[in-house]
Amino acid sequence: MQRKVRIKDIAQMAGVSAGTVDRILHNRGNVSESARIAVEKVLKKVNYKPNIHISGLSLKRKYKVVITTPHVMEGEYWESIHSGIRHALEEFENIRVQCLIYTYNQYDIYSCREVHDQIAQTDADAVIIGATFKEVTVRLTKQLDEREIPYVFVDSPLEDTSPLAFFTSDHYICGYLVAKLITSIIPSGSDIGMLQAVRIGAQSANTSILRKQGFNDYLSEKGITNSVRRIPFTAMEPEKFDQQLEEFFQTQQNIGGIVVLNSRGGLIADYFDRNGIDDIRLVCLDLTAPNIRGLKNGYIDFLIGQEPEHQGFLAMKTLIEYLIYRKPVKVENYTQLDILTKETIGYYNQFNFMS
Amino acid sequence: MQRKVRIKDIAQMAGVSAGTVDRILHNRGNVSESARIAVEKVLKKVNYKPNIHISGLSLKRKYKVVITTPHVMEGEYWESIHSGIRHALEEFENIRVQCLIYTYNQYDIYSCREVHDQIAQTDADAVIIGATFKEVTVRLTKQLDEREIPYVFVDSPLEDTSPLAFFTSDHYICGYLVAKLITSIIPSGSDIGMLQAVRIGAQSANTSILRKQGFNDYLSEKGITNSVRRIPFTAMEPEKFDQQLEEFFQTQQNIGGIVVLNSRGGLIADYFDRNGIDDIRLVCLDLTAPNIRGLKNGYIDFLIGQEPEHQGFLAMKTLIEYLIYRKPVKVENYTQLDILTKETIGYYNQFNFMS
DNA sequence: CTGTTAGCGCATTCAC
DNA sequence: GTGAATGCGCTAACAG
Repeated sequence: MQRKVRIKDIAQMAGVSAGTVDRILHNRGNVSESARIAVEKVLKKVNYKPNIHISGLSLKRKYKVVITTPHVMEGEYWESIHSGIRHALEEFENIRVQCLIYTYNQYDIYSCREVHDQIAQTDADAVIIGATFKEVTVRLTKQLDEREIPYVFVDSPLEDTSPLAFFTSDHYICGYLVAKLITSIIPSGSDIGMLQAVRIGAQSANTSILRKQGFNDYLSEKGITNSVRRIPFTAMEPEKFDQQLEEFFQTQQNIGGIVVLNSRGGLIADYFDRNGIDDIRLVCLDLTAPNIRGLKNGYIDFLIGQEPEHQGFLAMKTLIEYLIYRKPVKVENYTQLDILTKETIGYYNQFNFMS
Repeated sequence: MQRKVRIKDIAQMAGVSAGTVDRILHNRGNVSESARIAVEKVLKKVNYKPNIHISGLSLKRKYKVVITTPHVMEGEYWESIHSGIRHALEEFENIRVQCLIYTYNQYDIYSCREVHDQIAQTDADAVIIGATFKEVTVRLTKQLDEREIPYVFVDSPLEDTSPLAFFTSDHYICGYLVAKLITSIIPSGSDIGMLQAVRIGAQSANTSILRKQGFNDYLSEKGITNSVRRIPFTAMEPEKFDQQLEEFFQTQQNIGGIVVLNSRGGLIADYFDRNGIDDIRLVCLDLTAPNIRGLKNGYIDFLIGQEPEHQGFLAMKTLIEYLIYRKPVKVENYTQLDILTKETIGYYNQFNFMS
């Protein structure tokens, strides 16, 4: 392993001073053509990687990063993404980045549009987007494109946009996996219940559609014939849910397992808990507080984690490194799908990717 | 979020100079009682965390860390631990730590003893131990204890020792989980095969014993009556294995699934592949190259990962932070048990805990 | 015993 | 256009 190459080394090799190398590295102009050529030749030869922690020491520039996601509720999905972002900021404590957080009501398209309009006004250096409403978000990205502000997606990518990168799990495979798991643990011939969120005044999120496709594809690929029964769930009126579930189970007597392709599975686990139901298998998504409780109590059999903290962490880390030294960016980034059970949840560390 | 507190700030608050604070922080002596008290009072109040990347810049001291594990084979278990250690060193590129690596033959107790004797001679600042032979390792730790050289364990802890910390997965739960998984996917009433490594001239590793216990406990707790059939495997003569397997399947006609409580499951997957066997379920441990292949090809149904890279990474990171600024150490550290399937292995990133 | 200071690698700024 | 000088937080060596 060869000794690390520093700016000073490059300067020496190219026969110029350190200041000149720095100007070239940062495209700051005021450099003669001959110097540029000499330095670039050296840069091709050696693999220079600035030490970002130290560069931050002397860096005066402040970066402004805007973050927009649905409102953050404690113990729920989006909190993890924000948490990962915060951790990235801690890792780069020397870099001065100012975060502006704009959250919106994920069930209210007007709220989202309003917030996005504000963002379009700011002079951000970069934007992290957790998208819910397709058209509204596309509109935002168009405005950002025009002003050449880079943006990245967390949670899910969005078609017809040109982000710097996106950080997501493979939602299709997620649904596929859920199908595989539930069918491997329910009695053959029993029915499968599926919780389906009803969104008001907007198309349902793209993530759910992909998961649903993956789920159905697994069943048809494997020639599995258990029927799937919809369980309605009105996200805006959670208090109605108990009644909806009761009705469901009255009409459906052959349910062997239930899957939830959004993060609300804990509601069913809680219902099972209150009603002493322990003969129905349950596969859910996301490590929300209620889901973790349901898993620990034994009502949820498998819980799939999408590593949202990791998505947030990587998004911010990628942006910082890109902003500071134009580190080349990998566009498509898929996080792991964690399969958790009652036995393993105790060892799950949201920040296993850090300290 | 308040501004980060620096040494200079502490010095000012305590009415002394930065040099004095530094001396106190590093227990370097030459400090009056009154100064010490004043500074320690300030330290209690503020939450000082040195910036290790910068401290490394000016740190002249070189740390010598000895690493001892079984020989490292490409694509096998111990390589991951070493890989994690290397990654920690990259993260702390500014700290000058010299690694001395001593590996031994994990099937030869004399080789291990010989290597450990060499280690006992070195003037290491700390030691990372991947233990195989209990008595030999205990002997080493006694010598280290005497010379007050701190040591940490990776892969598994060891009784009757006093390490600074250990980094392991919960092997008991691992076995328990394997039992849960295999019994949930095999036909009821079928038998379970279990690969059992035969070690020459030494007690079998403690990890296997714990896993075995967990496995058996699950079966008895749940009142599961499938019988378990041993498959012998002579680690020193792998070429015999095909024949051993053939004999096994000739005498056993009712095998519904096989579990492997060590990392050699890939051997069975390969055997299945060569012989076109696809009606026997397989649950294995560790992300070795053969195991990953078996999972991708569909011969292994569930693969459990113990995150050895993470163990190595944390071990080195913990040591560095302890050596440099006596960062308080958490003694018991359990890594996650990853449940991987054909669908999720593609997204598994050994270094999901880092960049 | 204690305060002061050089220097680590880097980005920036100010004379030339 | 360019090199030299400065300062970031920290350690270590030195002068008091």
